[in-house]
Amino acid sequence: MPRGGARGTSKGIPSATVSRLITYLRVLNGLEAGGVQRVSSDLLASEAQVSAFQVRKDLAYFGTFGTRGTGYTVSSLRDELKRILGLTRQWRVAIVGMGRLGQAIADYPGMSEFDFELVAAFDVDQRKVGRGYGTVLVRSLDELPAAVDELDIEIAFLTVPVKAAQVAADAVTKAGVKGILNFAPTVVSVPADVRVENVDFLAALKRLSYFLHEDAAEPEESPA
Amino acid sequence: MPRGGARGTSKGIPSATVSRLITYLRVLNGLEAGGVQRVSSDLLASEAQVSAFQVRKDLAYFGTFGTRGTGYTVSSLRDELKRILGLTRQWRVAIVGMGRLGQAIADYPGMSEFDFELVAAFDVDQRKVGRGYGTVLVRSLDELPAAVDELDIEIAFLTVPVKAAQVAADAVTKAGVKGILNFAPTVVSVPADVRVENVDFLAALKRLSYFLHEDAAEPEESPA
DNA sequence: ATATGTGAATTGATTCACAGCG
DNA sequence: CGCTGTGAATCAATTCACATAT
Repeated sequence: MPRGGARGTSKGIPSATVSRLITYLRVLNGLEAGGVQRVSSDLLASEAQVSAFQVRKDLAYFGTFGTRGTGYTVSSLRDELKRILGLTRQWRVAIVGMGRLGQAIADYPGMSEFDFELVAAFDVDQRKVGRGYGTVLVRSLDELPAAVDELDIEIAFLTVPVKAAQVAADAVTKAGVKGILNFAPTVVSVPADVRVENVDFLAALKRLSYFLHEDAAEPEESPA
Repeated sequence: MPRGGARGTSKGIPSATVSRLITYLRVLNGLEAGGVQRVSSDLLASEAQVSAFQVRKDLAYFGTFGTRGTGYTVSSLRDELKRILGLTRQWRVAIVGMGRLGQAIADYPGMSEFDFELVAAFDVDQRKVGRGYGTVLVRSLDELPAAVDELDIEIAFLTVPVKAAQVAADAVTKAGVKGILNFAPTVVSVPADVRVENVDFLAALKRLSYFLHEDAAEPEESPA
C-alpha cells in the first residue's frame, strides 16, 4: 500500500531521466569550461556513460534543442537544462540536525555557487544553539515554524539520527517545507505534496556488498 | 554506448529489488529490537512504503522464506536477508581523500557495527599524511597499491574533488579494488568487473529542485 | 552527408489474481 | 481460513530504425 506517490514522476517523465539530465548538465558545464561550443548526442552520451538514443529520448521529453546534421550548442542546451531542472533561481535551504554531518554540510563551500542558499540551521541540543557553522547560526528546533515562514525555507536537509528522522520530517512538513533531502538511513513518511530524496551512503555500501558478494559467487555467466 | 554493465544486475535481479531488500532488513532489525517475532508481508510493506506484492516478489527472487497462513519469522528472515546481501562478514574498506567529507566518515562511529571495517585512509596532501582520524592513520596515495594488497582492501570510498575522481578511481581499480563508493559529483569509468555506487547529494538536491519546480508549474493533475 | 527527433518494437519491472500450503 | 508464492497481465522504460531537417 504505497501511500502518496513517493518515487513517482510529476508528469510522464521517468525519474531516471531527471537524474540523467543532471549528469548531462554537468558534462555540458565541463565542456563549456573547456571552450567547447558544439556537442553531438554521441559525445554527450559517452561522457555521461549512457547510449546516444537515451540522450536524445531524454531531451525529447522536454522539447527539441538540437540542429539536425550539426548537434547541440553547448551553452544553449546547458541553459535549457538549467531551466528544465528549475535551477534558474536559488533555492532556500535549511539544515535540521547539527551533528557531524550537518556541520560538514554547513561548512561545505560549494553549495551557494550551485543554486542553493543555506539560510538556517536547527538542532534540539540547546548547547549547540547560538553556535555558528559556515554562514549560519544554529537555532532551536522550536523556532522552526516561524523561521520557515520568515526565511521562506523551501528545502530541509534531514541530518538527524534515525530515531529522530520521522519527528523531524513531521516538523518540517507541518511548517510548510515541500522538499526534504533525507540523509538518515530510514524511510520517512510525508504528505503527498512533499517530495523526499534520500542520500543514504549506508544503503549504497550495502548494495556494493551485494554485488561484490554475488560476483564472487558466480564469477562469469554460464556456470555450466 | 554504455561500457560494461555499470547499473545492471548480476543475475536477473532488478537493482531496485536490492535497494528494497536493504530497507526490509532495516525494518526487520527495528522489529526485532522491539521484540516482534513474526511479521506479514503486509506489515513489512507498509513499514517499507511499498506494496505487499512487491515484498513477496522481491523475496521470491531468492527463495521461499515464509510460512503460508502465518507470515515470516523476523529473526530468520533478517538472517536470510543478511546472507543474500553479503552481510555475514565484515568488508574491508578504505577512504581515498581526507578532506572534510573523508574526515567526517572516518570519525563516523556506526560503521564498524554495520559490517564494514575501516582499515586505511589516503590523501595526496603530504601535510595530512600521518595524522589520525577515528581509528586510522592517513597514508600517502603512493602507498595505495601496497596497502590494498597487504590490508586486503575490498571497497574504496572516493571522497576526493571532482577533478581528482577519475584518477583516484583508476588508482584504486589498478590496485585491485572491486567496489567503489563514489561521493564525487561526477561519473567515473571503471573496468567491467568493478562496481561503482554513487552517493551524490548535489544530484539529489537537483532532483528536488526539478520536482518542486514542476509541482509549482502544474499544481494538480487535469489542468483543463 | 550527417546527426537529430520520434513512432514502433523490445525489454524490463510492477501489479494482479489466484493457486497452494499450513 | 489466512497469507505466502508465482505465473500471467499490465505498465513503464529503453532500444532501435529511419524519416526528417539542415
